[in-house]
Amino acid sequence: MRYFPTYNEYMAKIPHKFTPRDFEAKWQAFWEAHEVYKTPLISPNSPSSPKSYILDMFPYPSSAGLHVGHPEGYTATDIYARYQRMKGFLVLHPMGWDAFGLPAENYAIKVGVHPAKTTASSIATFKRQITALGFSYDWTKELNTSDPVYYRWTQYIFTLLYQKGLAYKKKAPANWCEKCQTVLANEQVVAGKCERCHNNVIQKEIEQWFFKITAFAEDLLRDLERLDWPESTKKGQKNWIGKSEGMTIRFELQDNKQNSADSSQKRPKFLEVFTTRPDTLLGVTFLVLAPEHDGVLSITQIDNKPQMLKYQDKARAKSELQRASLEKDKTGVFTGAYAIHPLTHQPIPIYVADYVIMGYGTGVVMGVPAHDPRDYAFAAKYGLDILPVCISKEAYNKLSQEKSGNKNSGKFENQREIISAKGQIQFPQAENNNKLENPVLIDQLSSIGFTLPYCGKGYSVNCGKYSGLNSDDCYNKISEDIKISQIGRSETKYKLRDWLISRQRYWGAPIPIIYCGKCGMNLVPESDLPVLLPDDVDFRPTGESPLQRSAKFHQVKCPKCGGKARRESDTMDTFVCSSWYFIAFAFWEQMKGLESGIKNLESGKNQKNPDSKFKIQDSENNPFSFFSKEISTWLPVDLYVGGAEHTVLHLLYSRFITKALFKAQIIGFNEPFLRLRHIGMILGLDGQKMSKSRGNVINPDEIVEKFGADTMRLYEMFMGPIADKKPWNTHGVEGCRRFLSRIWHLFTETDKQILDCEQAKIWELTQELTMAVEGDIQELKFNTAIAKMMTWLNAVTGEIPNKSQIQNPKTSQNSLTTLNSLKVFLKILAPFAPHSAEELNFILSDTDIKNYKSIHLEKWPVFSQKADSASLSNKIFLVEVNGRVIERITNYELRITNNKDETEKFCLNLPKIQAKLAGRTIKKTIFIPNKLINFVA
RNA sequence: GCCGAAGUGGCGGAAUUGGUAGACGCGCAGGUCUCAAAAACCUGUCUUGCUCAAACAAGGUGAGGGUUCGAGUCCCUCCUUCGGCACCA
Repeated sequence: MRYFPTYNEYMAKIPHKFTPRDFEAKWQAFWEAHEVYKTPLISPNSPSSPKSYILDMFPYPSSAGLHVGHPEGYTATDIYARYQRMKGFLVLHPMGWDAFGLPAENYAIKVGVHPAKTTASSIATFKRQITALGFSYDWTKELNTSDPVYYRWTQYIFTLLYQKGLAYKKKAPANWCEKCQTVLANEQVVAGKCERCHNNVIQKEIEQWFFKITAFAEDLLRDLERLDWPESTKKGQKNWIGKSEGMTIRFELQDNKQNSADSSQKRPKFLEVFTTRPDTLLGVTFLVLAPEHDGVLSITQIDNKPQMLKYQDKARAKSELQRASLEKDKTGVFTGAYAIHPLTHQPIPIYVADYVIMGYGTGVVMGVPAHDPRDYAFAAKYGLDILPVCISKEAYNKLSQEKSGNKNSGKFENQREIISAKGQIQFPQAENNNKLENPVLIDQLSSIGFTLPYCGKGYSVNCGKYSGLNSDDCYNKISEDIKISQIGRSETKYKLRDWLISRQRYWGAPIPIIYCGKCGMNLVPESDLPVLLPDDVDFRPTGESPLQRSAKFHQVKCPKCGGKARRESDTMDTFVCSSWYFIAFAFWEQMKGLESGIKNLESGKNQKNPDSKFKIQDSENNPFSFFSKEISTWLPVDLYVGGAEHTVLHLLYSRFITKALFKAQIIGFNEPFLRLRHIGMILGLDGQKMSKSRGNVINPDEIVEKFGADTMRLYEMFMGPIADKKPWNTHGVEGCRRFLSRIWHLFTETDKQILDCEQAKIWELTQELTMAVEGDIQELKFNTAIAKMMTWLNAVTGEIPNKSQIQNPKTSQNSLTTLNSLKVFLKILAPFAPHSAEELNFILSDTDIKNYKSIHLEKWPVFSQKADSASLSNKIFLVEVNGRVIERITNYELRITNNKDETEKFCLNLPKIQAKLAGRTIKKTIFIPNKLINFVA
């Protein structure tokens, strides 16, 4: 026979003080033992239960351990996940590790320990710290991107993209250090020098792997519309994709006989430019090629060759960052060659300048100095002609007036005019004439205060038959003419460039490719995946890809002919690993069960699991199809929370991989994250970004140790809106601890007689609180939700009577007892402070721990009667005169707030209102039922 | 330079989306308890004026203008701070 202590006996045992450390670990163990947060299995007979996939951006497990910034997002999703479970949703809320990457490798190089080891210990630390905060993750889903069981499928995705023509290899410039003989990431280039040896970093063309994300540019742009994401993030993605619509226009080269600097190469007959402003075509006075343009040398005239070669070398030596940072200082070299303007047929000089980038458009730009600041700066520096062909509406009107005033010669439009910076150039824009009449000159423009360059739209001038048109009409007219004469076409360009995924590094997923002298480049057969990272590698950087130094890894047989072959030695960008992990969570515990680990994989043969239909040798069978039911059940992610620093790359890459898998009909959804919210950074006490060097880092372990996990959680949520950045304040933490402590005392020190007593007011407050908190949780406004709970506590504390004050204690069975109110409150508190709510609920439940049911498995409170009518009685009705509040009355006093006439009568009788209105006549009365009445006098 | 977010007490921040500005917390001040302190609890706390005080009145959300019966909230101009992109033709 078990002994069950009575409620009062329990009360006697409760520690008088609130000491969360006494019970937090206990409940964490309880939750784990009872699988309280286990992801529900999807059952075919309950298809109506709605699912909710709530995901954090998984962390990179650094050796520094958890940072106070991490728990901010994790607490937010945890509250939301717990709330969703209480609302009856099937919830998937997993956690994993973004374990590959450069920092681990660099750290490993520094301390001489293998990155697998350092990563494993970092993960252990992270997991311990995360667990201490009592998050409701289902740890059976835990995944690690550096686990072969995981990266096998990263490699599978590579294979798939390769087969679909979305992965390809090409030469691309990379930061290269000659002395270290290695490729450097942008972060490793400090002021143009290698951070290790301080040698100059140059741009070197290297064969690298790319994913063809540009194939999805339009989809990636269009589908943003239907996502519930912060507008700023959407905008960031839009800008990154950088769609612009314009025209590609052909400029014939002037025939220069055999003067080409490089006669070995065929000289192009024409150059194509891309422009978004074809309406300024007549303002073109030169062309500019990017230094890397492959036509540069064949176009350059012999006399200009030495200078050109020097310039190309110089451009190559500049990193992209440097090139950008040089900003406005334009440099360039004349090729000596000329192109023919497609409309005027006049020769225009061709230059090479590094302000033109090869990677965008055609690598050739039409120079319109009057209407582009860069072209203007370039023209000014090299003395090129500047021809205004578009002026603002105001300038146009002014000139019109001047003309008609001076010459009395009618309208400004239909003129055929020309202008030159120096008054020398003559463009035959007039069809039958070499000269135009009445050119609009720069002097004229400056006299009316119109300055160049002018980039806006307006009206065309000096444009022959196009003069006088507004910019849009001019665009259309020129566009039409160009298309008819077949010298150009409409085109859409994107800034987005293909995703470079090659890394000449060790700590990443190997790219599953084999090169054979006979058969060329081949995929590793799917049955041979994963291509395991060798552990006999000296991963320290010495020049080549580290994997090349592992003979075991490097030398293989060709999968086709069986001859000698070598493996691809580059690894994949870690962003590849993190761009599908949200899918893996859907089936990960099953996956881990099926693939019984690294040992089998390393033996070279993948062991079949006899109990499963899932055979990883089978190329038709991959987890995406084998677990398609799990994937289609859980995905896409319903709420995704993480830092704003991933605004562009991670989110865009994940969207791309999702779309690629969707297009390959491997998954049934084409957007991974339906709702996205960011978390703001937590700053140090000094309001600065936390960093070791500043010494202002707050360690979450210390906070948990000192105040308990629930206080930590509450404080991080109470600081402010999750998206804002906000400074840490230790006094604020104490305030949250005090709040929990006050709850503790309310629950443990209130007499049982009082608890059993009916308290309608407390019940009403609790009912209002429930609805208010629920609304806030849905919008992730946890700061105000907590504030409302504090307000509730203040009010309830005031409502609890002393024992002596109770005249006739009604120990009713009515639901309106204080005890019931408190129990409801605990459910509201539970998502925020899960340990304290659990402990207090346990105490109130008056049961043995063996029979105890966790509060986190309870349903969110619902009320039989609505609180509306009750709360209305407390609502304040405003009486205003001329929009100023004069009197506040409760609806209870007024009773009739939805009737205008009666309310008006009542309010006009109020003494204060009469005083205000004395001697005035009411012009107007504004009445809003249940809110206010305003007398305008 | 372009794009984005934001400016509210001594501080972090609220404000039903056009309707009581400053909720809630911190800090500070006063008090209760105590030999004392800490803790805990209670009270007060935008500014100014008149006041012992209460009450009352006026002003007040970066600056200036506008719309409105009514603006922290909407519109225009400007200033400041932070974040992202950066020669994208």
